[in-house]
Amino acid sequence: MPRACRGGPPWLHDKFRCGGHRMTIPRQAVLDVLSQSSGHPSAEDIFLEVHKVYPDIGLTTVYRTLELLVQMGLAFKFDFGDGRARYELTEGSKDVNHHHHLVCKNCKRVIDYTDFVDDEIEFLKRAEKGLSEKFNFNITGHVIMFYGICESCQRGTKLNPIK
Amino acid sequence: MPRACRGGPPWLHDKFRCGGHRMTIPRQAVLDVLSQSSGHPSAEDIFLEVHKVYPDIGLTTVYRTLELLVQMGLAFKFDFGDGRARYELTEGSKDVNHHHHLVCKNCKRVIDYTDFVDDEIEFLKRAEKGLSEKFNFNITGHVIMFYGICESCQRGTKLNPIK
DNA sequence: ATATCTGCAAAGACTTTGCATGAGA
DNA sequence: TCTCATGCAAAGTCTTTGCAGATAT
Repeated sequence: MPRACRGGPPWLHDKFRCGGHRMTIPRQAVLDVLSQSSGHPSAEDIFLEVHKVYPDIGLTTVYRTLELLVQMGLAFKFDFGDGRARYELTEGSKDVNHHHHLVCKNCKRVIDYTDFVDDEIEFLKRAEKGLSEKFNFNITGHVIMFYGICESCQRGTKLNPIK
Repeated sequence: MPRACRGGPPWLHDKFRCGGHRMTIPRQAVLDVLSQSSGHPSAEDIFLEVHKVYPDIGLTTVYRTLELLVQMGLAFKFDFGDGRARYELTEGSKDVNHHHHLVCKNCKRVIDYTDFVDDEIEFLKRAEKGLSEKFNFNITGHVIMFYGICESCQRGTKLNPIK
């Protein structure tokens, strides 16, 4: 049974301990990659990065760690429509914090943006409050994404699908 | 090569023809199910429904039709985090039109809501305009989702995961 | 000391593809 | 008639699971 969990500072070891989880090399490695990364790595991206330093860490463990992070609320899991899940630390990754995504439907490239946040916060605050009350929903997060065609795909459509 | 496509009324046959596509029984059947449905059916949900009336229509065709609809902009494809894609007509399905989703992270049930739309439209309009200009992105759509724990899962957590 | 974690291999789930047959215009 | 669409089976991807050995505390 997980031991009692005090709030404490947000050090990751602590956060892990709080759920009765252990901080191990593989988990540390995944966290390192995730916090170095400023993009939206997939499980395999992370695995490959981890693999450079710790060739013995398996993809399975990466998946398991990511699931754990998402469950603990330390990471977000996104689907940008390219068939694989992508991950991002909840906060503190690189420098950018609260941001949203602009996804090209053609090449699947993703732009992070931090603009219009004030505007957005206003709207979100009202919406979250209203929805919580109306549906008795305990709201813990949100996703805002815009879809469209990016600049380079507008020029030569279908030229550069990343996939 | 697809023939020239005039705008025309939004009848689905026409829309299909516009891309050089044919309107067939299977496609009609998928559209029927989709427009009857007020939920967020997966490809298999749709297949099962179609199958009741046309037992010979295969799952593959359903997938292919759905892809086509998404491509033509007649349907949205969503990922609510339960491992399968879910589909919804862009407009006209049942009654509800512009709406967004409230997803329970535990049981994965989805509530559609149409509240706060005015508020939202304001924010979206500004954001879309700003983002288009800043990133030279041709924005065609957006997704807004709220996550949390639904009423019944708050009472007896983990009791009723739908999966 | 012992409950948790890990890696490997295998299984699982959803989705896509190849190809010969069938159907719309 | 001729191109496009369909169904089946097989393949493909990403992700999860089972289990014996390794590890954190």
